[in-house]
Amino acid sequence: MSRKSISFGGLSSLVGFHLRWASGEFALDFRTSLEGTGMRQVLVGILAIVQANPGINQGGVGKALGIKRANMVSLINELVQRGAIGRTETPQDRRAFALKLTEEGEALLADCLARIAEHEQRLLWRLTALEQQLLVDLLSRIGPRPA
Amino acid sequence: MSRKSISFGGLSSLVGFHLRWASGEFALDFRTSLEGTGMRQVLVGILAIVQANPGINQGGVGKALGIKRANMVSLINELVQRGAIGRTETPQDRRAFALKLTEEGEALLADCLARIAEHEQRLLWRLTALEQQLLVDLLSRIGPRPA
DNA sequence: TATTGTTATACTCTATAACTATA
DNA sequence: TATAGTTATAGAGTATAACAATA
Repeated sequence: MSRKSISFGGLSSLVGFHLRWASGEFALDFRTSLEGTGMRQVLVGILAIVQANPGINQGGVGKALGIKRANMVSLINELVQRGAIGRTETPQDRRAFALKLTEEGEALLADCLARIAEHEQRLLWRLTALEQQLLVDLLSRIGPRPA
Repeated sequence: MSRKSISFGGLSSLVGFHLRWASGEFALDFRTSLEGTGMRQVLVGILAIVQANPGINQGGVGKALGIKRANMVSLINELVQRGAIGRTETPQDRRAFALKLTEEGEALLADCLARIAEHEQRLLWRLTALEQQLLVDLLSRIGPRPA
């Protein structure tokens, strides 16, 4: 029982503060919505990128999602060992592997995306479909001025 | 030199994906904008909460920012040792400490907030003031249905 | 009994540097 | 010489459990 609610001071006018908070809420609910699948935000991201770009290599996936090469290794291994991603050597560049989803990976991604759709609407129920679209538009326009 | 740009597949329609990405952009630029001050997002958050609620205790700050009691200890210690926060015993509850900003802490927070204002406009230059306000409004309406 | 601050600890994420094999 | 994948490692951030002092 708190006697008076606390104030957020200068934080409440900062876009970054609200962004950080909303992102945290999403991450939290995302976790519980994928509970039991053994999947995490990054792993779903990787599956989606590989599905949309079959034959892509690790570096390409990491570049798209902002993950360092070194950190991609265990993530891809995790998905390969799980049978969600297939890794085949390519004759053009024998350093790299061509990645693609297995049937199991396709099914897994579909299951995740269905859960995620529910999860998103659970958090966005106060926004109309138009407002949700507007939010995506505003968010996608965030970023520093190109040099 | 990539021959064709990659696709984000099912991710591009997910609010959570754009949220995560935008939040990451903010976190990154935040860091560089506070470079040299030795401050981080959490520490600025704590200073702002203490300033707006003088006399608050560690638990209260943590509750406001979603930080566990155990993790507050070293954070508060860091700010006290730095001379930004004063910790005084209170007669009402001898378990807790009343926190408030020192003069040095006020100056530090002011400096950080000035840098943060620049940082925000650097990332939000594509949005009008009205759109920035709209974004905050949309973000603050995110969250699960109350039970 | 419940709460405040605390210690210890573990797990995830992220970042860097250095190695190998190919290009 | 540059790039793809890899290893090892270190630093944040975050989570739990348990304890002392106080309420």
